[in-house]
Amino acid sequence: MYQLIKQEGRARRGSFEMPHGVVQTPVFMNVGTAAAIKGALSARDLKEIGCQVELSNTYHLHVRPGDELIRDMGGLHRFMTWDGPILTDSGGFQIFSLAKLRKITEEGVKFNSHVDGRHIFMGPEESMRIQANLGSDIAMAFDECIKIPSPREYVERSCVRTTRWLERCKRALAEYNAREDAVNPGQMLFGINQGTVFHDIRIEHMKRIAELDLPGYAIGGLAVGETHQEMYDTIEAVEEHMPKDKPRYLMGVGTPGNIIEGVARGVDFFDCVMPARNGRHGHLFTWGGIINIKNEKYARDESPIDPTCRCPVCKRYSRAYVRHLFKAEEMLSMRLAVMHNLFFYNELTRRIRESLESGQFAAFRAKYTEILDKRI
RNA sequence: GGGGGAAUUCCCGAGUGGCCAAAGGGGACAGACUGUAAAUCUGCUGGCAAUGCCUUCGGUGGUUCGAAUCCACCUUCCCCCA
Repeated sequence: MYQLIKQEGRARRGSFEMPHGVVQTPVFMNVGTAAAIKGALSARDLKEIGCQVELSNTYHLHVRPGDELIRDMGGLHRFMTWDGPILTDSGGFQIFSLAKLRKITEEGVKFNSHVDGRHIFMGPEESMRIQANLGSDIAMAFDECIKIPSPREYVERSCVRTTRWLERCKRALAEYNAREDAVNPGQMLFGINQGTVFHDIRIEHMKRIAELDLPGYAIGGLAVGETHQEMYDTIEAVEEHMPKDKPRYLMGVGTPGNIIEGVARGVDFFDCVMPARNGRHGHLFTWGGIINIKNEKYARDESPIDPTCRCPVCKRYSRAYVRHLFKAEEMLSMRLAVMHNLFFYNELTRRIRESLESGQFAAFRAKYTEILDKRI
């Protein structure tokens, strides 16, 4: 159940209730694709860095260790010892990211497993069955994330198919979760809007999927090659047609600036691999911009990654030390970097919420949107 | 004391007459990354007034139109026999 607490322009401060807890929005969901945050973070670490929602992936967990195994182990929450809300992505993004290893038909998608090459078929029913086995709080619809640019005709046909898939998702998930042995009977389904950067297709698609009256809706297929302006314009166009009484999730986005701009356009949920992946590669977010800790200029820098940051890493370690860990390829380098970056993202959304509560979001946006994405 | 081998750019190491500023690694330096096939990938690594020129393959001298590459001597290191 979504509750709007306060609004400033289109930006919304709210809360959303799920089986494993209430989240305060806008929220950043921390990505742990294979039931682990890359960079050696545990579920316990997630608590420490302010994570509200963990995100895992249907396709990856189906391939390994297998969703039935996880169901038999008591569901994903118990398996990974995370008792907060979990959102599972449907495998739809893998249609995009594993493009060379798959084939799409009306029924669904044939993948060649990225692990051992074996044939895997996933359609709406399979994706829902897997997500029901995982027992996440939010199951995402099985959609096609279309590459940009794509021909208009293809985008139209794909979106119509994604709508048909969504109807099948809704039916299938309801069936699985009505069973007596359902892992998480309160599991919810979010629909996903597609249409690349064609506003009219996006809007038409949004109207169709809104008719299914799902607990939440996502905008997918953005930040895959279009410009920031195209992305922002597309969000604005679609947002007007999204239900006001339900959360909006902008999938896979993005940079700190993207998140602020997303909030400004009415988005409530975000997720992105960037803080974890870029962190592992030495790029650290700070309130003054992005630094590459591997740069020589930090070799003798005694200050923390961000002097204003309250994260467990900044409380303790110098840039010089973190840089050394990276240069020496110590595992600890990634762990510290990812902890800092995820803390930063969770803190970013916390401060966005705070600014909305005090009616200062516009000022916050003006101050930070540009600077946070800049390399220093 | 006798015999054999080796010295290449920041490091290791290929190259044994022109196609060599010199393969390939490593390191160093820098960049990319947006619902994670990503602890990955890319660039760069003698100097310069730079479609060319200069310096560099242990040192000095020589052979040659031309030398990292051939010859002589020197220096240093390694191995074997006494």
